[in-house]
Amino acid sequence: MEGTSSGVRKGAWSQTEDDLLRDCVQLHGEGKWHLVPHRSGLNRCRKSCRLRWLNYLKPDIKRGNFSEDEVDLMIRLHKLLGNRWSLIAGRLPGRTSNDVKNFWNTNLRRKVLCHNKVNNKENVKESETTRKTHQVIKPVPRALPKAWPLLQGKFMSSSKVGVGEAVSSSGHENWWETLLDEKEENINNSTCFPGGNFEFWDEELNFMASDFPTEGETLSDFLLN
DNA sequence: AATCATTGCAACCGCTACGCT
DNA sequence: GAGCGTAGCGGTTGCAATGAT
Repeated sequence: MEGTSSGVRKGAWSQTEDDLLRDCVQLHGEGKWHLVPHRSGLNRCRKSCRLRWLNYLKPDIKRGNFSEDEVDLMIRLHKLLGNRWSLIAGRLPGRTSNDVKNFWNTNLRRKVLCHNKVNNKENVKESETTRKTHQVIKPVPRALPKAWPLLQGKFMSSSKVGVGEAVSSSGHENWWETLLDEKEENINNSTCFPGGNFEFWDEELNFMASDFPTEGETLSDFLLN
């Protein structure tokens, strides 16, 4: 995996490289990634440096299994935001977008696909009888306006503001509390994956399959649901 | 014990968004 | 408004670890 074609080192990071990058960021702060390779003396591209810091070296990164409430929140946020991994990760303290993406792709996507297949089979008979009277509306990720506060990190957790607590006065205060209310019983049981309660996922995924907004509903309708 | 298949995760690549001139 | 450079994101790949045969 390693390579130095074009003079830039690739592949897995060594302990020495990690130390150099950590020292550099601690000295100069995050940002100005194009200067980091020069400042640190690393023979890496700026992208590689940034990614290594964000996904691995950053001090507040939480490693290990996702707890049940983290998975719960992830599923709901994914339903709401689609594959906006950075936004989802921003609401899971200590988790990186790469972590969230990997977890979704390895653990949840397969289950979602599986459930969709099962649901499709179960729905075949029903659809044959209801096709004439029901319009089929496919679940699609919401395309949200960039100006929407949720996409601008205004609901981010911080030391002064509680997790998910709204900073703006847009009327979506404490949006995430209601996001979790529906399955509160699952939150109280916060065993860790893997080896945890997988029935919880099944419930969540069934919930997902049935809870996409229908045509004509607004986003606020969906949130209130 | 050896081989093959699967899984999980770190890292890379290509693209878009954004800010500056 | 156009052009350029940088930052950031999501999709994809590569590979080590693990499990199955």
